[in-house]
Amino acid sequence: MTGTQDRPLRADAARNRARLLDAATEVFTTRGVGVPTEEIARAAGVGVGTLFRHFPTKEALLEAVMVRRLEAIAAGAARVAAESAPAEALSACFRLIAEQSAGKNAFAQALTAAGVDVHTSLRAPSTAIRELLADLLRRAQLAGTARPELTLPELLALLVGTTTALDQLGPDPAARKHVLTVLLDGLRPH
Amino acid sequence: MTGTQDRPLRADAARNRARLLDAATEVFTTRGVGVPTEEIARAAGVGVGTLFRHFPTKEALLEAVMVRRLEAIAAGAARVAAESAPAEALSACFRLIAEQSAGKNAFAQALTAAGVDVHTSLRAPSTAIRELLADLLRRAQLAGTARPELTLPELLALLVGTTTALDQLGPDPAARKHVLTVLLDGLRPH
DNA sequence: GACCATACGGACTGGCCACTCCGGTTGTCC
DNA sequence: GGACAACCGGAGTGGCCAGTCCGTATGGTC
Repeated sequence: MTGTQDRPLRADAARNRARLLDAATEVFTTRGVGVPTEEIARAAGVGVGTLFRHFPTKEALLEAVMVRRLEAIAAGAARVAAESAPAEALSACFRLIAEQSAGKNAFAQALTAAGVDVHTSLRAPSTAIRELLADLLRRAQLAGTARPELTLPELLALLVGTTTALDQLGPDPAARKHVLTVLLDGLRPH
Repeated sequence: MTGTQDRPLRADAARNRARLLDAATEVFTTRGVGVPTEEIARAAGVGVGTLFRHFPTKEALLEAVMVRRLEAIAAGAARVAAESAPAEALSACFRLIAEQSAGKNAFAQALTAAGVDVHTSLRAPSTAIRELLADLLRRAQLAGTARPELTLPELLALLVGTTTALDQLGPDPAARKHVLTVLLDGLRPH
């Protein structure tokens, strides 16, 4: 869909595309989604024309950034899930995803708010995460380490909420740990 | 600061001001902060000129809406705090504030993102809430109903996070209850 | 090293939106 | 009920920003 492998892409083109993606990730996360596209182009050392050739729309750029993020998170979560003891896998993943999503919340909000609901390209990685969590939740509930009444949508909402809470806090590790502890303990039964 | 009581305000002017505030609250909450000012004026049955005479800036309007919200929340929270048993007051307030703030999160984000950090007029009601919560937290910790290591900033972050989580969810009361339970139980010791 | 497709840069355009301005209206006070 | 100030409406203005266009540069291939 993104045309990444239609035809090999010339060397400089590929380089610029990567730079744009990196710059966009950086700028969007630190300064919000409202920044003019020109700023991103400049940060990437590229003209706006180049930006819009690679990403037909600002929204498309946002989407590409999100996809990369989500894929990375999904991969990391899958790895952690595989490595953890079944009873702890949910907690471990929850923690990982919450930490990794720092500052990326605004993206999702901007995307869902400004466009049609989550675009097709986002669907794949996000359902991957969703399915992983659904699985982990089910197992944790069977193992008795998660509240039995909790549903997947609720878990996801809590995840987003946690991200927001962490964003609210500074980088102080103690505070972040406390907040995460509240959430992770809250997920456990009674 | 807002010039509400400098001089008595003519009857129609006062009426329009109130209508604008109501319309803005409604429109901002349901359709986001991005809506053109003209929409708000129309929703209030008023011209844009009138809007900008009462609120010199879109941001000022947003601010006024926030102030009203915060004051209402602060008042409600104070009442609930006074009526509840000391051990339960924190939970009760937490729940109340989280529920009442539904959808209003975006405001605060827009304000802090787009302007200088929280404006002077917001400071009063928001510190009122902050102080109330600080007090309740301290008491709950003494009573052993809140984790002793929790600090005020962490509690506030959790509050914002909870609001986000609730916004994420639909209006389904069961789901909202589950999410709140996770949080409230998480706040308790061990 | 020459040729051509592919890619680049950035001035330019069109639309949107916050905010202004002024001729008309309406409340208020005597 | 008349006179004056306070207030209203909404067309108009300026600035900002996403997205286009075309003359120029550059990588790939023979």
